[in-house]
Amino acid sequence: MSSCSKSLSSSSEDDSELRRGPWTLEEDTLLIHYISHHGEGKWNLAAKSSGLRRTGKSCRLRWLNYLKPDVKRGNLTPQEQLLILELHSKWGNRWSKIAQHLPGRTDNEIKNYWRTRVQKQARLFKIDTNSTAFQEIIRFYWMPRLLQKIEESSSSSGMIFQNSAIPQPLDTAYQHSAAAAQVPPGQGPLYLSQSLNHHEQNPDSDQHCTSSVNFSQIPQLSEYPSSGPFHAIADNEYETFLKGCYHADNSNYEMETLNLGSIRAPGNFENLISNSHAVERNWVDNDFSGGLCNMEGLWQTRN
DNA sequence: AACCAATGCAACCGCCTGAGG
DNA sequence: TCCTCAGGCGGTTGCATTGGT
Repeated sequence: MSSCSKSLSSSSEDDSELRRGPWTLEEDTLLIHYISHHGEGKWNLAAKSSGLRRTGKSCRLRWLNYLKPDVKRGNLTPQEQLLILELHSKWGNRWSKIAQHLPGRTDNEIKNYWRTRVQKQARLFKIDTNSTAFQEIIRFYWMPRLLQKIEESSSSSGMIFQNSAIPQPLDTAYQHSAAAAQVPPGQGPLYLSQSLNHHEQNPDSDQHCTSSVNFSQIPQLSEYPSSGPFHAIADNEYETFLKGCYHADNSNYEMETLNLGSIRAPGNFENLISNSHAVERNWVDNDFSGGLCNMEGLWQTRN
């Protein structure tokens, strides 16, 4: 028995003191046993009646994030990552709402994924995750790469988008997936564009998406290599893409310009590249299992 | 082998909301 | 209408693990 659980059971005089910190096996067992007999809810009552010296909140959190039978463990699949990126673009940090669309995943897990993986990329570029620039990078480079991953895995397994994480009715992320999977040669951007336009016109979207990207300038999905998210993008393509982004409709970026001087102007693109190089130089291929789509690969093609 | 930094994740904190008295 | 409290949520922290030197 751990020292924690020992102290839990031996100090009857400290019953009024609440325990904190990591849960012990004994505590987990108590909580599971209680919920199996009384069901979820009434967490304060559960905390007292079960003999746990924990707050009701703590019990609830432990159950929902760890003990609940349908909690999924392990790395997020590309499908799940794609869904998170998509839903976050719609709803922002509404983790619990996003989690509702990923069966078995908790809001805490999704929140951790966003903070540790996605925000890391933003830090690399010294841009805000809420900025339009970063959203565009996710939408037009990260997500297509995830789509390709999904496509590759589905074609190798003979299964197409049957992951349980894909909700019904079709979400926009799923439409992206479907569009990518069925895209005829040379039609990638068109299909993607149609899908995205549908999203932008979706009245259910809490957050209006104003994309100023010139879709005709986006590299086609079929041109993405299997060796990494951004290796295939030719030296001038991302710059061209950015020009499309930032010149097509400058009004959308006026606010951003204040904070993102280095990335605003295509002419300063090298600054961004050198900044990112200073932070990290190692490109780790196929890092999607860990959730990380390292954009450094894009810059490495240039050197 | 030892040390240090980075990372990932479980757990806590504080605020907000809604129900019930 | 006001007050209290439980539950829910997003943000933050702390620590164990991992990787690099």
